[in-house]
This record gives sequence, C-alpha cells and structure tokens, in this order.
Amino acid sequence: MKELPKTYDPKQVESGIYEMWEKGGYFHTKRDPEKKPFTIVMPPPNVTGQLHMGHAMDCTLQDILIRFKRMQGYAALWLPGCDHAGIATQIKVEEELRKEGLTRYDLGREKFLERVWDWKEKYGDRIVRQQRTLGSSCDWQRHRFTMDEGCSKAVREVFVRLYEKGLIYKGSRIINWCPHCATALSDAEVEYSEKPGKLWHLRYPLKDEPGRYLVVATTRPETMMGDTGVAVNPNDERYRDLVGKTCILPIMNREIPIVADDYVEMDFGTGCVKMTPAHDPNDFEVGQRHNLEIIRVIDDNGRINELGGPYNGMDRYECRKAVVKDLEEQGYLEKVEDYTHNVSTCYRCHNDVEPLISAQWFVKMQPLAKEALRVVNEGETRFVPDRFAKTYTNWMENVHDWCISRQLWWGHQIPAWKCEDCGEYTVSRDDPTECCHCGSKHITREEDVLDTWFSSALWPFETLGWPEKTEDLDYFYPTDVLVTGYDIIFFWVARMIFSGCEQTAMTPFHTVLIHGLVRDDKGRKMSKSLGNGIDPLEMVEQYGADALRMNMITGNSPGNDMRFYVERCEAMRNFANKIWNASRYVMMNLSIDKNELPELSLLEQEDKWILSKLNRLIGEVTENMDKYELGIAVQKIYDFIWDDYCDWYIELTKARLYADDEGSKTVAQQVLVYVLDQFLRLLHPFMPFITEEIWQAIPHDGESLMIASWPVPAERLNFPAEESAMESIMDAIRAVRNRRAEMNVPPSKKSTLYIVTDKQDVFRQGQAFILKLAYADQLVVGSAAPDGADDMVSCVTHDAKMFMPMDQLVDVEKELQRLEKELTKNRKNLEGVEKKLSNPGFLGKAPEQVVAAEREKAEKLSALIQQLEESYQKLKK
RNA sequence: GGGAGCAUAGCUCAGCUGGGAGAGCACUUGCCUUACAAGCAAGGGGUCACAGGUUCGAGCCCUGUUGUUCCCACCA
Repeated sequence: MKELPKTYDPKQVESGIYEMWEKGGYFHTKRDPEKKPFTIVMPPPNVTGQLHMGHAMDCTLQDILIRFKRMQGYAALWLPGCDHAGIATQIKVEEELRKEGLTRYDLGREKFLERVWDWKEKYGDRIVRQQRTLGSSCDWQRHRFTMDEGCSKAVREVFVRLYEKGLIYKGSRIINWCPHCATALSDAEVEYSEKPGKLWHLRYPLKDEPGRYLVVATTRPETMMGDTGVAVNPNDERYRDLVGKTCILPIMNREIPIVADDYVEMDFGTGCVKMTPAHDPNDFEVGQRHNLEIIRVIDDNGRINELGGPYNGMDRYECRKAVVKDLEEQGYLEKVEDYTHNVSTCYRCHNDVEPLISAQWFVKMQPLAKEALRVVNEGETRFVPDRFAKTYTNWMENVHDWCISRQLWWGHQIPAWKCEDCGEYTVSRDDPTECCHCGSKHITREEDVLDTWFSSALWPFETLGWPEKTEDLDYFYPTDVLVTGYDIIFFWVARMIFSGCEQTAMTPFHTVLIHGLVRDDKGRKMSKSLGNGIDPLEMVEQYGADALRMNMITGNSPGNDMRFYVERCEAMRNFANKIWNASRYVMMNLSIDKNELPELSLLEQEDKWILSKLNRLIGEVTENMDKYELGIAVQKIYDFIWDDYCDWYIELTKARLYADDEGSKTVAQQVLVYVLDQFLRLLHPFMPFITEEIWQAIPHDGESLMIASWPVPAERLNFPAEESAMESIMDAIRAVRNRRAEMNVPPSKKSTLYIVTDKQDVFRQGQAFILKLAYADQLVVGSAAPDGADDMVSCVTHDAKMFMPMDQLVDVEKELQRLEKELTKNRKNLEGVEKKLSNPGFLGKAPEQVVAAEREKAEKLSALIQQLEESYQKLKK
C-alpha cells in the first residue's frame, strides 16, 4: 500500500499529470467518422498578453465543456490560438523603441515589423505556458496565430470577396481619430466618459447688420477656425429672419452662411450651433444637406494646421486656451458656463478622440447585418443566457459601416493598389503588377493595415483551413460553442457571426456562452492602473489549478459578473483535500484489485442508498451540463461527495470494514471504490488534476480518466425504497443527535434508544450505524411505546418516534408547539393541493404528469399529517 | 434618450418548471471519534428592497415605486 500524505499538495502532482496527458496524446483530436465532432475555438488572447482572471474564466469554462464532451465520446476539439492584436502590440514595441530613443519611422516599416515579430517570438509562448498550468486540454498541434500564413490567406480572400461584391469601399467620412495612436478607430473602439467641461457662448457678428450678432454655444472653441456655417432650428421664431443671411466668423473674418436644420434643438444652449463639418459627425451631416464647405483645421497629431490661421502649429488644448483668450479680448465671448459632457476617448490609450474627416476603408454593414440578425432571431445561434441576444440584435439593427483601416504597420496590410494615373484601386488575390483599369504600371499599395478584429472575425473557419476545402473544415465546422465575456459581443461575436454567414453560408457556432467579468473583492474591474488585479498563476501556486477552476464556476451563474474571493479558493482547496482524504480512507482499507460491483443481492441498505443517490446525481449533473448550468452541476457533485459520501456513507461503512464479516466487508469496499470512481468521472472536467491523480491510484481500466467514459444512470441501480428507508434512519439519527445536543448530553454518555415505528424492518437493518452514530449502546425497535416512556426524552421524525432515558425530561410544551406549527402548515398545503385536484379546469388542462405529481404530493402530505397527528396525540397524553 | 442586470443571513452569492428559505466564508458551543483540525458534531442569524395584483399557496409570475450597476446612442 502506497503511503499517502495527509494533505493534498497540488504542486506535487499537477505538472506531472499534465505531462502524462500530453505524452498520451490525449489533447490531439483526430477526425473520427465513428464519432460526432464537438468543436470550440478559443478566443485568441493577445500575443503580448499575460494570463489574467478573464482568461482563467474563459479557459475554465471551455475546458470543462471540452472534457465533458470528450468523456461522452465526442471527437472534442478545442482549438487554441493567439491574436496579433494590432494597436496593443505595436504600442508595446514602440514603447520599447522609445527607451532606445527611436521611433518606428527611424527604423522604417520593414525593420520595425521585424522587431514586432521578434517580440511575438519572445512573448508568444508565455500565455500558452500559462494556459497549460490551468490544465487546458487544447489541441496544441492545431495552435494558430491570426497572422500566420493560413489566416493571412483567409483575410485576403475575404477582403477581395467583399470588395468585389461592393461591400468594401473607401470613402471620406468623419471617423474617430486617436491623435496619440495616430490611427483611425472603429465605433466600438471608442469609450465615453463624463468629464466636467465648459460651454462657451460666442458672438458671431452679422454681415449686413453691424452691431447685431448671433450667440453660439460650443464645448470646443478650438474647432471654430473650421466653422463653415451656423445652424438654427427652422421653427425657431427668434432666428427665423436670419436664415439665409451671412455672418462673420470672428478672428478668421470669414463669411459663413446661416442655415435652418431640424438637427438643432431650440431648448439647448442658445439655439444656434456653429457648424464644423470636418470635426463633428453631426455637423458633417448637416453640412452635406446644406452644401457647407469642409475645412479641416486639426492634423493627425492633434495639432492645428495651416488653415487654422494664427494658431497654426498649436496643440489642440493649447489652441483652445488661445482662442478663448483672443475672443475674450476682442469682445466675442459672451459668457462661460460649467458643463458636464460625454467625452470620447480611445479604448487603448484613453486619450481624447478627435473626430475628423479622413479617407478610410469601410465595410458596408446593412447587407451583412440582415443575415446575422436572422440566424439569431431564428435560433440558429443561441445566446446563453438568452438576454444577450437582445443586446446583440439591438446593436446589429443600428450598426454603422465598419471602419476597417488602421494607420498602423502591425497587421494585415490592405490588399489594394492605387493607380497613380487613373486613381482607381486594384484589389486582387495575388499582388498585381499593373492597374486593372488602365493597365498602368504605376501602382502603389495602400499603407494601412486592417482592424485587428477583421482577422478575428474569421477565426472559427480560418483556423480550420478555410478558404481551402480541408477535411478539418468539413468535419469540425461549424463549431459548437463559443465561450466569451459579454464585453466583446460587439467587437467580436457579432463580427464572427456575420462573417461566418457571408463567407461559409452558415452561422459559425450554434451556442454563444456568455460569462461575466471577474471583479475584485470590492466589485471593481481588475486593472493595472488600480493595481487590484489578482494573478491567476499566483492562485494556482498557492491553492492549485483545481481550486482556482472551481472558484471560477461555483456560486455564480452564466452571464453575471463575479467577485474574486481568495477565501473561496481556500474553500475549494479544502474540498480537494477532503476528496484526497476520502480516497485515502478507501485505499487504506482496500483488499480488492478490481473495480466492479458485487451481486446486487449482496448489497446492504446503505449501499443501495448511496448507489441510488449517485444514480440520480449522474442524471442531474449531465442535465445541467447540457444546459450550461455548470455552477449548479458542480454544486450537486460537491454536496454529494461531502455530505453523502464522506459524512454518511464512509461513516456507515466503518462498522463493516472493521468487523469480521468478510462478505459484507468486501461488498462495502466494492461499493466504496465504485462510487469513488464514478464521482471522480463527474468531477474530472471541473478538477482534472486531483481526479486523475486519485483515479490512477484506484483499480481502474484504461489509461487515463481524461478519456474514460462519462457515467450514465443505470436503471438497475435505482433503489427508491431503500433510499427512502435510509433517509428515515438518517432522519432518526439526526433527530437523536439533535435532541442530545439540546440537552447537553456529552458524546461519551450512551444510553438505550427505543424506536417506535411501523417501519421496524428498516430500523432493525440500520441497527449498527444507528448505534454508532446516535451514540446509543442498545437499540430496541418496536411498535409500542416502551415501559416508562413518560419519563423518557422523545423526539419525532417522519417515520419514527424515539425515546431516550435521560436525566432530564424534554420540554413538552415546546415540542407540542413545534408539532402544531408543522401540522397547520402541512394541512394548509394539503388543502390547497386537494382543491386543485378537485378543480375540473386543472384536471382538464394540466398534462397527465403534472396531475400525477400533484396526486403524489397529496398522498405524501396526508401521510405526513397522519404521522404528525399521532405523535402529537401521544405526546399530549 | 433607449435597453439590460441586480436588490435573499454579518460578507459574497446560489435558488432551473410556484409548495422545504439555502451554500461558502465569518460567528457561538462541544469534540485530536483509528481518511481528513484545510476536520467532525451541534447552534445562532433572513418581513427574500418597497407597494399592489394573480393564485388554495409567491423569493420565483404580473404592474408600479425606490436604490444600484452596466451597455448602447452622443444635443452643440
């Protein structure tokens, strides 16, 4: 017998177990025509990133599903990968360069990209190593990177297809520009935050009426040099006579028209709005309607350009001060109000976004959104929990065209060549040498790269070989479940769905499992700036990967945020330890070398009880796993192991294992091992390491628990009668313990226990453990109260009444009150149920099963009431 | 402005189709009982936010109110 330590040490076993799995080749998923495929593609973490709690959550959920399906006999593929993460990575490398006193322009594009690839090589493996420590059972052989050859090919194919369909175009639009990152951003990449600001009221003099002026209100005076009009509401009496006239833009002394447009709210500010079409999306639209000139005064770095007159070269914030000062000095500033407004910021660097007009590439969303909405509305793709479908459709219905060009170097360069002669673009699958419109050889490729999400959007199929018709694609696609946080539904999930629909004519996954964010113990987002992040690896180091995984799913439900409590890791480590010790007990007492159940006729009552409970557990766990209710599933396993198996069954077997009856002893051992084996299987997806470690140590068939079969309930192991009989005994034992505690009887003090019941057989069978667990030294089971019952302490359960001779008498009043309360409650219940059962409407409408259930309920209730009544009457005497 | 979530024990949260108010942690008491003190046994503690409604019966369903968090839109 192997000597096992008293406490479980995850560090001792985890890495060895992972190595064993890897050597066994269990991570690699082969296409098997005999098996059904089950596929999950991993949301690719950023290549520069480190594992954080969000990843730990992602990983845990996916690994649980994959391990579950693998054990169920599916060809379960979990395909891992990394994202090149355009801006994020480029910024990191640029930061590194800055330390050397260089910028990316000093190196030039080619050299710079070499540096980024070096970076990728250096840090790309880090997150993979971290995922391994969590126990992720990914198919590492299929690991992909969003800029590897295959993905690049897929990106190019999609770009060309969309371009040829007219769904990609280049146009001058107001876009979100980050002056710090010096690139355009998509709408989804902009964050808004309330910031205190000012509302400046400026006087714009009228051209033809000297001395008269309009007052416009603005939060951004520094854009005034780009003003090309003033707008008022057409219904505004105050300004009706001014529409069509001209006013003078102060400082610039430019004449600008006054126009009427519904966009202007009469109640806000002064009712006059300055129009800056080059620097505000709404102004741009108004400008389009009224043919206003577009004058761009802020450049790509957030500085005022030469069209900004005296402010040329100033930073935009510096310019604001200068403009306000000048206006004030020249008498154009009417007043300044405090004003809190939403400021748009870059989701990467959090600097203020500058809306400006710029030529960018866009994807036309309307035609794509239609199918993407249909598949969700018709349930081809289902969100879990389903409320996120609403979030999704709401966004998709109002989606704007997607700005896909980024002024970066790191990413997929846009495959479009501009002709210097005719100005048209050539877009093709192979690099062109001449313009496809005029044949000119003077063509140059677009500098810009694609939004990082453009390649992520193709992830579910590009990773399986698309656009080639590969066998993998044929077998594993469409994938099954996508697991991710709700924070990237728009960024990613939505784009994968419309891309999948458009390119492969099917939705890329049938289920989207959404989880919440992991917050700190005060409910704040974990972030670097707050310094409140908890490193998952530290938790693994301290409590083990199994404990961390358990922490991610217990006590929280799909889609809801969770707070991270170190204490819960501790509790889960304790649970691991509990299992460890339970198996130690089993192994220490083991004299069999095979895991097989004995003849059912040899089973004793408690054996049947635990097997029957296990049977039900298997059904319930499987059912909840199928519904993605992992938290509920694992809670049931936890309760079964700790409460039923450890606290009761193991205790009950002690009497047999230490007694001389070899037959009964062997049966107990067999059942102990069998149940242990079965719940290790159920628990394996959640706690893969410890379950494998123990499983290897008990008699087993097969190489690894990882590829062992998932349990299924066995009809022959249902013992409802024995189960309920056992519950009666447990009830009785609890009641006795309870009463003894109430009376402060020490465990050392034992006594004769009289049980009065009509289920005498049950209690006679359970004698041994009633004696032990109820601290009795003698047991008398009968149908009538014992002599001298009046002087004994009694307690009542559903099936029995017990008497214990004790020094003190029970508090009869209290007991009667309790019984009375119980009786009225149950009587009321019964009344209700009976009324329902006598209602013809209910009988006519309700399905048969429901009616049957109600009948059963009524029977149970009346039986219970009868028992209570008897106890009550007896006690009253 | 539009939408969604949450409100249950001291703390963090489960509670799936309406009938028992629960878990972990914390707390109290007693136990080193031959797997486990990271444990065992027992215990205290809740008007299930508030107000109505449906029902024999509501934490759960409906309506409204309050508080709170988040997402979307972005009126200068």
